[in-house]
Amino acid sequence: MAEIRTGDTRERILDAGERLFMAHGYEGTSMRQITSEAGVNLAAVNYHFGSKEALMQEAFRRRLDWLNEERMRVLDLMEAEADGKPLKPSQIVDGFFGTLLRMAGDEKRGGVTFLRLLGRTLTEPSEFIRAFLAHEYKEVMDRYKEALFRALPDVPKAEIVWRFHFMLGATSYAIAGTDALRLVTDWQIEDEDSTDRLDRLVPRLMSFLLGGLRAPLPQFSDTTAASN
Amino acid sequence: MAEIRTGDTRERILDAGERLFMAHGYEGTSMRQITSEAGVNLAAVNYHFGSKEALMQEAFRRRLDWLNEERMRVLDLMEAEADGKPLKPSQIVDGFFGTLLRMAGDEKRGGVTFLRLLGRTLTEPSEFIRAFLAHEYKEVMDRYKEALFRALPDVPKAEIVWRFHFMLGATSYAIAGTDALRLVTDWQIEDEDSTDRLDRLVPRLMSFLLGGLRAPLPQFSDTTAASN
DNA sequence: CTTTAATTCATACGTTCGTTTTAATCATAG
DNA sequence: CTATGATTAAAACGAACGTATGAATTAAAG
Repeated sequence: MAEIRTGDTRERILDAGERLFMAHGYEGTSMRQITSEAGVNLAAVNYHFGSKEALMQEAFRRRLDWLNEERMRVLDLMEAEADGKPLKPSQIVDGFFGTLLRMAGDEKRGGVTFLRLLGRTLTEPSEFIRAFLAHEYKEVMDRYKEALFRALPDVPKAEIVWRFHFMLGATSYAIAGTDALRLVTDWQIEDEDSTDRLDRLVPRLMSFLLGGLRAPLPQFSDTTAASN
Repeated sequence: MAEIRTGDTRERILDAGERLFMAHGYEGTSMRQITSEAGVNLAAVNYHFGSKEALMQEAFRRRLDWLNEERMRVLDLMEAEADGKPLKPSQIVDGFFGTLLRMAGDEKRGGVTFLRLLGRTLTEPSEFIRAFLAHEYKEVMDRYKEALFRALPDVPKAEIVWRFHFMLGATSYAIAGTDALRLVTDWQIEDEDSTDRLDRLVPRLMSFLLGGLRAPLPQFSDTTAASN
């Protein structure tokens, strides 16, 4: 005893929760759905995690910890190679968003299921989720933000922050909507099967993000200019 | 009798529902919260709308009907002036996304509250919401999609559809996140008060969207090319 | 006025929610 | 073996949910 007994009940619950939260949202998923799908007793969630909220947080933590460490690792590597010189915007965008998207192909890291969950949850109204994600994301966000400031010294910082914002939104949608938004818009991408789709999504999204990031600066109608 | 008695109870419920659905999501908002905030009896929602789902749909319809009619009107006008020639991409983007964003300044049309609700709901997991929005959006989507095809004849249609997709995501986030994503990312836009923020958001987002829309086409690693 | 339909109200229904409790089962150490 | 702690299981808890009912109230018509 006293050893960390990593029974598979925990993992089964996390897997079921991840998939159901992705499909129906946090409020729309009940503990009975989760435990039923996981094939475990109802009380198991509270025993292993303490509460439904704690389960949601743990479901994110086991994926985000790896993702953000990987993002840090990639950034460290690129900056070491750059030897003090600013990175290229394309490198930074790929380090942040490319690393995320490549998770989708790694079933061991949650695959597309987690990515869709993340995409949807970034607009999730629940207070505790937003607060949790803010804490989890703060460190890596600041690092990449700084890298972008150095890479684009002529672009006002406020503008860069906004465009990072926009890039997050486009990426979130691209992920969450791989089959959700198609329902909303009733679009159909012809000539592509589902295996192709993800491989092609990455370069498509990267082109779009970089185009937006490097777009000409906006002209405001009034006279006040944004500071740098 | 027999006249359409447009009492203010209906409107009070719609206003309260719009705000609460925006703040806490559909599943996270109860009928008791809504009726309490509206200052009406609990049974009033089922009397006036029939069900909670029907209330949600009506809350969207009263805003989306105007928005999509306005989008159609603007597109008709531009195409009439173009006299058969293709529109400029910037015109099309402004007609679709600019019209949406300008709603935020019109309190009579729901203002920022509705825009945030819409932004969040586009990723809402609930099936009936997505199905409803798909129906409401289909017509205007197809029109703008066609306009973009004509404006960008050299860009593969599949690419345009994806980029429309990305633009929707960026816009949705920009709206929903005007104070929600700031919590997630812990970013602070200095040097701007809240009245400025919205006025400047429009040109900022437009620059980004157009930069992404007109970005160089992605290079796929395999040989198969997307059709036109 | 009276009549009639529309609306509001208080209240209750049956269900489902997240959580807790208590007992049963399992695994391991001595 | 017995003893001990970890895990699973069945059952119940009170609270909150969306909805339905029937009476009270309001407003307009004749």
